[in-house]
Amino acid sequence: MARLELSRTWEPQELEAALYRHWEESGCFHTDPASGKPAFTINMPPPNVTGQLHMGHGLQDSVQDAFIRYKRMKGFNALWQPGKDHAGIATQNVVEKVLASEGTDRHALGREAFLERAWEWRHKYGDIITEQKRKLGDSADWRHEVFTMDPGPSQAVREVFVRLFEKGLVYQGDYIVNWCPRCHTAISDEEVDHEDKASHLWHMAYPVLDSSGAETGERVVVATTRPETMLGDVAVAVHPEDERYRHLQGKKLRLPLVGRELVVIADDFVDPAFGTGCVKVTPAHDPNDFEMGRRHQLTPVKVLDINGRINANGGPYQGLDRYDARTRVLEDLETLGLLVKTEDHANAVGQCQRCSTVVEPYLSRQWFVRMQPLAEAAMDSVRRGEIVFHPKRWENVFFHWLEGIRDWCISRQLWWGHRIPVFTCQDCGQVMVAREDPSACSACGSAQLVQDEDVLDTWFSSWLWPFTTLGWPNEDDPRFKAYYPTDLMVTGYDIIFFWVSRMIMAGIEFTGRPPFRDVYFTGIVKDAQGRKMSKSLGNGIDPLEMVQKYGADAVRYCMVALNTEGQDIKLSEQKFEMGRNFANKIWQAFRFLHMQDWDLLDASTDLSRPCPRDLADEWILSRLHSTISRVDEGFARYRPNEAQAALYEFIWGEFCDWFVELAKPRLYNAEDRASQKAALEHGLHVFLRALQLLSPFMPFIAEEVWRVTREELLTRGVKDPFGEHLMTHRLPESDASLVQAAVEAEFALVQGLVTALRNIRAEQGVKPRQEIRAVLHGDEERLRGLEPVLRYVRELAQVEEILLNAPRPAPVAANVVEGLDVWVPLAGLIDLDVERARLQKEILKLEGLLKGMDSKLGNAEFIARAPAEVVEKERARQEGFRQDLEKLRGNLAELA
RNA sequence: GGGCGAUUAGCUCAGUUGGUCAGAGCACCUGCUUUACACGCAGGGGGUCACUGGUUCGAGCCCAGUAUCGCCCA
Repeated sequence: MARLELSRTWEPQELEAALYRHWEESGCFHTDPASGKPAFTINMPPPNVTGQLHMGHGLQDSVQDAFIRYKRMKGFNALWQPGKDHAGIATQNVVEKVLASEGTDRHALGREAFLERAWEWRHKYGDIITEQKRKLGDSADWRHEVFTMDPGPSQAVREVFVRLFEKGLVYQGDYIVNWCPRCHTAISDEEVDHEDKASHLWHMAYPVLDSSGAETGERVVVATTRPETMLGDVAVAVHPEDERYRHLQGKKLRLPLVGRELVVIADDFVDPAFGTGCVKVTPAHDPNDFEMGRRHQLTPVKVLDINGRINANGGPYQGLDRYDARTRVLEDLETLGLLVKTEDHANAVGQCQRCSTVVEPYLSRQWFVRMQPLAEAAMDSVRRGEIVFHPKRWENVFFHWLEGIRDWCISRQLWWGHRIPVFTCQDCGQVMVAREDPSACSACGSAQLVQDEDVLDTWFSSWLWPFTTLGWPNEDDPRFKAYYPTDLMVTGYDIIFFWVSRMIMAGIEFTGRPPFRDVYFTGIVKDAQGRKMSKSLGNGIDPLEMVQKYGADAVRYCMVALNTEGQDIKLSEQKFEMGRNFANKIWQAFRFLHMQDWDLLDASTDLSRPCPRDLADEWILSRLHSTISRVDEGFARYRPNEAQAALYEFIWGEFCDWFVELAKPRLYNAEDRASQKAALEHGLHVFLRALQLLSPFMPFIAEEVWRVTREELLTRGVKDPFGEHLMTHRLPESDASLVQAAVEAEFALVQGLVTALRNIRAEQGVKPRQEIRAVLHGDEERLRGLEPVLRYVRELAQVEEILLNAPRPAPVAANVVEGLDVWVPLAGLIDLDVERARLQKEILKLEGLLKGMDSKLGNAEFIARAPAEVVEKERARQEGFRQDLEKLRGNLAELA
C-alpha cells in the first residue's frame, strides 16, 4: 500500500504552525466548567500589552504548558487561563512616544483623546505577544483571554477599592513617595531598584545665630549626599544625648545661599557616629526627615518640581536640574568657605525600575493601602501549608517581606489605567468613593463632582488576577465556582513581592480563600556570562528566533531541561541544539518504524496494547513503565526537568540504542511474519506511549508522529487507539506488574556482554565489518539460561559464533562480565601489547574498587553497625570484584 | 548590616531519605559513508565533589567555620 513521505530530518517550521492551527480549530485547548472532570487551573502571568516575547516567557510558558498538558492528559478539565496586562507606565510611555513623533503630546490632546489613542494602540499591537505565545505551542484556552482593563476586571478593581476604603484600609495622605522625574508619577517602594554608586559625602557649614539673629561665628557642620536638597532644609538635628552639641539645641542657624532661619532640634533618630553627628532636616525630600519634621511640627519646604528641577523655593537656583543645582550649590558654598570637606562615599541610589532615572523622595498627596492587616492572614495561610512554595526556601523571602511590610502607594499620576473612583463635590467638598459614578453630591446634591485625576498602580489589578479572570466579584459565575481557588502558579522569584504575595493577600481578603495551592518559582534566564538579559546590553536571546531556527519543541525542551530547582539559567544559543538533536532523534526512530512493512498491520492490531514476544520486548516494556512512574513522580514533586530527563533517557538511551537495534533482525526476517508483525506492533506501542508521555514537553513532534501513524492505520482499516489528537488522549498509568526486575537484570547482563565485546573490538582495532568469535565461560546453569538471548549479543557485537564453556583458546582477548569470562580468540588478529595494556587498565580499575571494598569490610565497626543488608550487599560486591580480578590476572598471565 | 543561593569533568549543570552516585549534555581522543539518524553510531580519556574541622561504621549529601562569586532586603 502507498506510504506517506517523511522528510529526512525533523523540519518543525511549517509543521508546527499547521499542528497548532489544527489543535486550536479543533478546540483541543477548550475547557468546560460543566465537564464533570476535576478541574486543574493555572493562571498565566499576564504579559504586558507592550511586551515582546522574551526568554522568561519561553521558560515559564514551557513549564506551565507542560503541567497543563500533563494534567489534561491525566483526565483533568485543565484550564490555562490567559490574559494581558495594561502595564500603565509602559503603555503610556509607548503611546506618548508615538505622539511625540507626531509633534504633539498628551496634554495637547487631552485626557479623553489620549485614552482613545491608547486603546487604539492596544487593539492594534496588544495581541502580538499572544500570537507569539502560540508559536511556543501554549495550550491556553484563548477563548477566555482577559485584559486587565476589560469591564469585568475593571469593575472588580473598583469593587476592591471601595471595600478597602470602607474598611479604612485605603487612605489618602501627604507622605514622602518615590517620584520618577521622567515618568512624572509616584511609584511604589517595590518599583525602585537600589544600586550602590560611588559618590561623596559633602560636609557643609551652617552659621549659628544669636538671639538677635546675628552670626556668632560658630558653625554647625552637616554631612549629606544630596547637597542640593539643602535648599529645602528647615532644621538641623542632633542626638539629644550628644554632649558635643547639647549647647546648640534650640539655637537658630542661618541656611546659607537661601538665608532661611533653621532651628536646631534634638531627635533620637540622629546617629551621633555618622558624619558629624549633625543632620540637616529636609522634610519634603527625605523620608526620615519627613518623620522628624512631623515630630517637631516643622513645615516642609519643597524645592523640586515634578521634573526634578528646582522650583521657586530654591531662589536663585530655580529652574536648574537637580544635578546642575548640586554643582552650583557646591560651588557657591565653596566660594563662601562653607564647604568644609568632601569625602568619598558609596551610597545606594534608588532608580525607577522602568526607566532607570534616579528617583527623588518627594512629598506629595497619594493614595495608600494599609498592608499590615492583609499581611497577617497571608502569612498564616503559608504557615499552615495551605499554600506551598516550590522550592520551599522562597517562603522565607515571603515571610521576611511581609513581616516588615509597608503601606502600598497605589496612585499613579498617569492617564492609562483604572481611574481612582473618588469624587469630590466642588460645592461642599464632600468626598465620595463609589462603585458607580455618582451623579449628584451625597451631601448637598450638587452635580458639580470632580473625579480624582489619578489612576491605580497596575499591580492593583494584577493582585486580583486569580479571581477576576474567573468572573469575580460574581461568585456565582460557573467559572469562578469551577476553577477557584486555582491550583498552581508558575512565575519567576523576582516578583514574589510585586505579585505573588499580593495575590495571596487579595485572595484571602476578598474571596476568603488563598488564590492557589502551589507556587512554582522558575529561575531567571541570564546570558552565558550570568548577566541579566536586557535591551540596553543587547545580550538577549530572542525566543522566536530560536523557535524559527530550532523548533518550538527544541526551545521548550531546552528551557525545561535547564530549569533546575529554581536556579538561574545561563543560556547560550548552542544549548538549543540539545533539543533539536533530540527531536531529530525521535523523528529518525519514527522514520525507521515507518519504513517497515505496515501492511503487516490488520484488524487484529491494537497499538494500545503491548505484545511482548521476547526478552527485549519484555525489557523495553518494563523500562517504559518505570519511565511512566518517573514522569508522574517528576510532576508530583514539581520537578518537570526530571520527568523530561526520564523520557530522554528512555527514548534515546533505551528505545533507540537497544530496542530498535534488537528489533531489526526480527523486522527484516520476512520468513516469520508473525514475529515480524509482533515486533512492529510492540515497537509502535512502546514508541507511541513514550511520545504520549513526551507530549507535554514536546507536543509538536509527538502529535505529528501520531498524525502520520493514524493516517497509515486508518487507510489500512486498523483500529485507531488514540483518536484524532494525541494531546487530548488519556495518559497511561504505570502498570507495576510490567516492571520486571528479573527481566531487567537479565537484559543488563546482555548489555554488559555486548559492551565488553565491543570494547575488545574497538581497543583491538577490529574492523567494523569483521566478524569475531567468542567463548563465554562460567556457571553452566547461568550460561544455559542465557542461550535464548545469545543472538542479541551476536547481533549487537557482531559476533559470528558464541561458544559456551568451550576450552580456552590462545591467544585470547579477555574480559569479565558479572563473573563470566568473555574470551575472544583472535589468533593473528590481536596485538598482544595492546591486549596487555588493556588488561592492565581493567585490572587497575578493579584493584581500586576492591581495595576500597576490603578496607570497608575490614572495618569491624562497619560489620557491627551497618545494617546487615548493606553489609551483605557489600560482601557480594567484594566477592564479585575478587573473582573478576582473579580472572583478569589469569588472562594477563597467559599473555606473558 | 541581615538573609538566600552557588562552588562536582575543559564548559553548562544533575546528583531524592547518608550505603552501585562519582553522572548527563557539550567539548576532547580513536574508529565508522553499518539500508532511522554525522542533528548520528561504537569505544575511550577526564573530577582530592571550594577549603578546614566535626558527627557517623560510612559524607558530594548532615553540622560548624573559612574563602570566592552572585542575588535579595535594609
